[in-house]
Amino acid sequence: MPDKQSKSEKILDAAEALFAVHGYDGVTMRKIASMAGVDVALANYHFGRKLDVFQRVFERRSESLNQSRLEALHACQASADENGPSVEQIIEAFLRPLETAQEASNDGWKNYLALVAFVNNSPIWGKKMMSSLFDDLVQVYIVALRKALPNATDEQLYWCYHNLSGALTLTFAQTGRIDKLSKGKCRSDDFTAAYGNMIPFMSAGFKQVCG
Amino acid sequence: MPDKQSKSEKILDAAEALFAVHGYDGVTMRKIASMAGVDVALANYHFGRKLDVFQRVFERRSESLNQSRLEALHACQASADENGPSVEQIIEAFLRPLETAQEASNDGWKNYLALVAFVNNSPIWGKKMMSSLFDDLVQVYIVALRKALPNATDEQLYWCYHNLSGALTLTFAQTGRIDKLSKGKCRSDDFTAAYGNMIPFMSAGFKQVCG
DNA sequence: GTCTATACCGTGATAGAC
DNA sequence: GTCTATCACGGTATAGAC
Repeated sequence: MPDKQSKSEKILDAAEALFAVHGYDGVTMRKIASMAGVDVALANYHFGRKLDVFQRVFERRSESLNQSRLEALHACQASADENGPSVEQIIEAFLRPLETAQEASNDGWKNYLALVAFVNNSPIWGKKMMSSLFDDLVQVYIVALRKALPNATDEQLYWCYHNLSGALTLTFAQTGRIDKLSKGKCRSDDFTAAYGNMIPFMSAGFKQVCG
Repeated sequence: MPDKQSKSEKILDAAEALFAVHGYDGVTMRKIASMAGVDVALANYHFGRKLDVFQRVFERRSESLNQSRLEALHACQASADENGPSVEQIIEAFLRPLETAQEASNDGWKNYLALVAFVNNSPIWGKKMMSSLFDDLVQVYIVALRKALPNATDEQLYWCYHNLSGALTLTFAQTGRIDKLSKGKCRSDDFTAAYGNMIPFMSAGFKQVCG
């Protein structure tokens, strides 16, 4: 085969790119197949219905992502004293693997995270799909944050996480709005700036509300 | 006519509710018409194409919303000393009119703001539609924040606003995810808690990054 | 097992008749 | 204002090639 990629991987990559931009209903099996350079029926053969393709794409990168975020947390916990890592260190561990993923030269991770933005903000998909793949990881981080913020109530921690999640997924979405609003001073694809501001911003927010 | 509402208002209300949940592509003119209890062609007759219906719905409430947010800013500026209002006061003026709208007994505003969440996070619609209706208002608030945070660079102000915007629109989306994540301790529709935490959280974030 | 071609049948947007 | 026809598109099943 001339390409390294198998056809079924091409189908998932195409689906990922299209779902990221157009959401579930804005994509057709025919467009996915066309972008992947394969016949319409092949996606169906490999992955079943359109809904199965969607879920398969959403799940494909989640394990490796959760893995690296868990490792980042363990690393900062290992180097901390008996009080555990600071809020900043925890937030940084939570966010840096995402910055790294978005900065990869390949567009796959960028597309995937834009899809996460779509799912997270969807009244249809948000609750079910985000929870099933990411809640376990988030709970581990909440435990770490509770230790760093001993006066916090659970309610405060979850609402603070909600704020972080919204800001983060808007960053994933890469809409270009900040480019326009700032008249070019900021760019949606400037991840260094996005995360460089997000980490101190979110840390201060958690400490203010939960302090 | 038995109902107070005109048919064309019913069409816009139905479209608003459906677009809020399903996004642009997840909604059909037939479903809008069916929910409004009118014939398919009537929506077309009143508002033109589906795209026009979408834009019409998005614009319908924007002016009154911008108006009340502008008034809230002017009110807190009027009661401030010559240094102008604090960051907290500005953020509060920006957010409280939204809380009030979401708390209205009628679902119209809730649906509208969920639609804003969809648009804000969409790579397709976000840049163009959010900018055309809301950037003028945001710039007025940025000016006020710049005065309250004289050491801030423009880049910092815009990235902080980006964080606020993401958290806010996730709150609009009403996905129910926080209900599940918190095992019922927090609820997506508990606006008092959402804004009560958001205002100090965001104020601290702005001050940390721009201080 | 992998893949293509094609067919089926429902649904959708929209224009034009009334 | 309303009803209906048109015509394109979409999900998916099937037949069979390689």
